[in-house]
Amino acid sequence: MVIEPEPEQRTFTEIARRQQIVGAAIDTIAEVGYAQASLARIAERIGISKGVISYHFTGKDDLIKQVVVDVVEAGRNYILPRVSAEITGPSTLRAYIVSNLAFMRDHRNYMVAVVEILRSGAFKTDGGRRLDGREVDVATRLLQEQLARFQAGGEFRDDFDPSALAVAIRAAIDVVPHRLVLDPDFDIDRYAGEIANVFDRATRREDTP
Amino acid sequence: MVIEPEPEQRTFTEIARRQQIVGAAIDTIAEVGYAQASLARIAERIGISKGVISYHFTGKDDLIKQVVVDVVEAGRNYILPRVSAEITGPSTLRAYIVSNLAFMRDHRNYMVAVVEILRSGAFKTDGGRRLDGREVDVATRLLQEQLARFQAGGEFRDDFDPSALAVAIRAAIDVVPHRLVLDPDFDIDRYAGEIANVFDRATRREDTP
DNA sequence: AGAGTAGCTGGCCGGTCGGTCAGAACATCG
DNA sequence: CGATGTTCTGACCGACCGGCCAGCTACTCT
Repeated sequence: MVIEPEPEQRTFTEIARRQQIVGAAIDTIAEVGYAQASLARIAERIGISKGVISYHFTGKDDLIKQVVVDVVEAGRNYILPRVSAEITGPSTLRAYIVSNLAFMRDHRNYMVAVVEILRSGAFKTDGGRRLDGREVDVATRLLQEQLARFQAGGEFRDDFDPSALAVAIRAAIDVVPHRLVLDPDFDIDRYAGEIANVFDRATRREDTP
Repeated sequence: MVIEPEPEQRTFTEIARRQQIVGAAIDTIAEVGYAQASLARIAERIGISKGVISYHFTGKDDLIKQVVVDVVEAGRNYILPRVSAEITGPSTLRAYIVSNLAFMRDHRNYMVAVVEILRSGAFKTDGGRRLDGREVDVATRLLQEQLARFQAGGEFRDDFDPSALAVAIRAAIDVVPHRLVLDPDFDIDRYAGEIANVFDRATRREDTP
């Protein structure tokens, strides 16, 4: 386990540059896809030499990891309080779906970039091995556990499989960046409402209409 | 529009070679991902020089197109009769979901490869331009039309958006190849049943339990 | 002024890619 | 045995990749 350098050791300039580069990486990946997002292209976008990226990051892996970390943190900061504010199972589930998609609506490039990265299999751990299995899919696992908890508490019907439902809900959410690429006029808010209804009907007990 | 050469002009050897190469491409893409599936690697799998691929196909684009065409045709041949055999809206929807996933279960590499290709944006038309918009998503559009038809016919509830539901259903289906990569023990049949229930509950009229 | 440091440039390296090509290998027929 | 057409090999090409580094610039400190 390598210890990260103290944040205090980072120059003001360096912090700004790193953020600028991460932003350029996000926009470039979102625009041309991960496969075509070379260091040269990312550097070109902000008018710097690609050597600068090597100077501020240990390599492309390091840059990509920072992109994912930044986006995931921003997403969690947005979604978590909105979900936690709800109390009942159905309202929590709806808040989860709606806030996930609202974040995507307001940060399209963020999500497109991260989805591009994750599906390209380019995201690696510190050790260099590729993330796989349950590691990548923390979001699906957490959702599954939440569903199971509410189900055990009697707030949801008891004849669905939380695992399968979690996969389907995440799939319905994660497909949106791709859908945005296919159809720039895709109405996220409308979709969010419809999907929330779908999974609400699928989980709601018959005696709680 | 370029006319394909007559099939009769293809040697017996050539037909066999082309199929062998397409098969090797499918397995290679499914195994190492599209980005790492170079012509050299595909050729190596069947112990030939990569020049052979250039000899039988005009280029990598041509080979990839053939892969997609072959798999889509196989999938349609499997799914279409099973869906057409059903009569009511709910049973048709269930047959659609179950047969889609059954085909994936029996042809994992086929589906993994095609999903890899489509999401990598490498699939091109004859004209060379990338497929986008509604072109790629024929499957989603057809499903949407089918849903709308049954909805108009009163077999489904009338307060859901066929467009949004079609996107969600296709997402729940198309995520499976990726899920298989994450978890080799993923139970497709169980998932198929659960998802069919989810979307059945989301579309079924209250007065038809 | 001189020394030191952070930040950056631009060219170079080894490697992989898709694609090309001269010619070998092979089967078939006169 | 040639002659001919098909199939294949292996070397090679130019392009692009991530990474590397000598050296330039600009700023700070003594």
